[in-house]
Amino acid sequence: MLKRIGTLGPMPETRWLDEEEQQTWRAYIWTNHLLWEALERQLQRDWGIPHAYYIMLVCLSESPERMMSMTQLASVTQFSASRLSHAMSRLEEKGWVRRVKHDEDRRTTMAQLTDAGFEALEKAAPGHVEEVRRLLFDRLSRTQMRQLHDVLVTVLSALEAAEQQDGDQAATWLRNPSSSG
Amino acid sequence: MLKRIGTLGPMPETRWLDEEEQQTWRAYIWTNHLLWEALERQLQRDWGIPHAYYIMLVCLSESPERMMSMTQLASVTQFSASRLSHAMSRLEEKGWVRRVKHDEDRRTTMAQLTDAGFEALEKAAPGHVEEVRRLLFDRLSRTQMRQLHDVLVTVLSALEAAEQQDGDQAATWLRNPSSSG
DNA sequence: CCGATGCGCTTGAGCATTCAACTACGATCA
DNA sequence: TGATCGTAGTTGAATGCTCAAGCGCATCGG
Repeated sequence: MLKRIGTLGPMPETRWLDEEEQQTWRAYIWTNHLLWEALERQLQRDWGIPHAYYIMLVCLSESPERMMSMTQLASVTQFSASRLSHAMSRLEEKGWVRRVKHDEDRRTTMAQLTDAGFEALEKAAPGHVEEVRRLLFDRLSRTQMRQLHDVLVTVLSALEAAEQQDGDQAATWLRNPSSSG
Repeated sequence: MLKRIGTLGPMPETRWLDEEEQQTWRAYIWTNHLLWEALERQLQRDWGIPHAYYIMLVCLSESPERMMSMTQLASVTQFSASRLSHAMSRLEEKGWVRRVKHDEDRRTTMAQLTDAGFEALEKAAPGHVEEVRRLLFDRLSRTQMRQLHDVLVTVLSALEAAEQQDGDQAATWLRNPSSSG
């Protein structure tokens, strides 16, 4: 009967994955691995950047004046501040991006896509999209694609909620340090 | 009318992603990013290893005598020989794995899970599985999970075929060097 | 039996990322 | 005004990965 309360116990029995879940999980890992490697390789080979950098360029290109603060960019890409800073330095060396100090709040740095960066992105996009299409969408029927979309959105909203909650917990812990005083 | 022949032309028009595809793709990137980060962080925090190393340990644990040649392991994990070699060195330092020279073919090295490695894996597995369940399977109905599984298998088989084909092309190019002689 | 070719694996350099400081600026409140 | 705290971003060390080169063993053709 104790098993009934499951995760409430101090050392609950592990809820192992059943056969179907196991297969799904391994298919997920494997698919993701192959798909991601292929995309990374293509971008690295043709344009000398990892996919993460491509995302940064896309985000900037879609922003007014092709410009965002580092913090905003970190937020939309979900990268750490440090990762972003290092990445910006690399992209700056390539001349695809520049840092501009904000006038009013002199702490914030604006990341801006240069003209050269925009052109590079325009040239890189077709090959990348073609690869995504070839490896993923060309293989799926519309129905399958919509199923995938719905599943992803379901998982995603849960993940975002979980992250939000983690954030709240951290904030709560900061606001209410009852354990230390 | 020329647009009709699409990819047959030398510089075909880019087949951009339509709205639904775009949304699906971004949901995919985003979901994957959050899910993967969470898993990596959990394994790194609790056990000091990346997910890739966990996979290696699992593969070894499921193999007879908890042992495979480096090449076999590289094949089932789909890691490069180099990546595997570096990873083995790290896991060796932790005492979770050992290298054993093969007697008959002295080129091949056998990778073996040590008892300590097996114990570590046994301890790490519940937390990892719990995380996978919490972040993914707990959010999905059986129907959704099966849809996801089917979509993944579809994409996966295509990816494997593509890779096979790339391999064949390379092999063909090697076997039939008509361009150089 | 020996030279050429191929296989299995390792190595080292270079890049991306993380984590933990750290700097510099801004806001708040006494 | 100035101490304190929070915010924005950078830096450097450590780790993991890729790519290219290399080393030793096996195999095959003469």
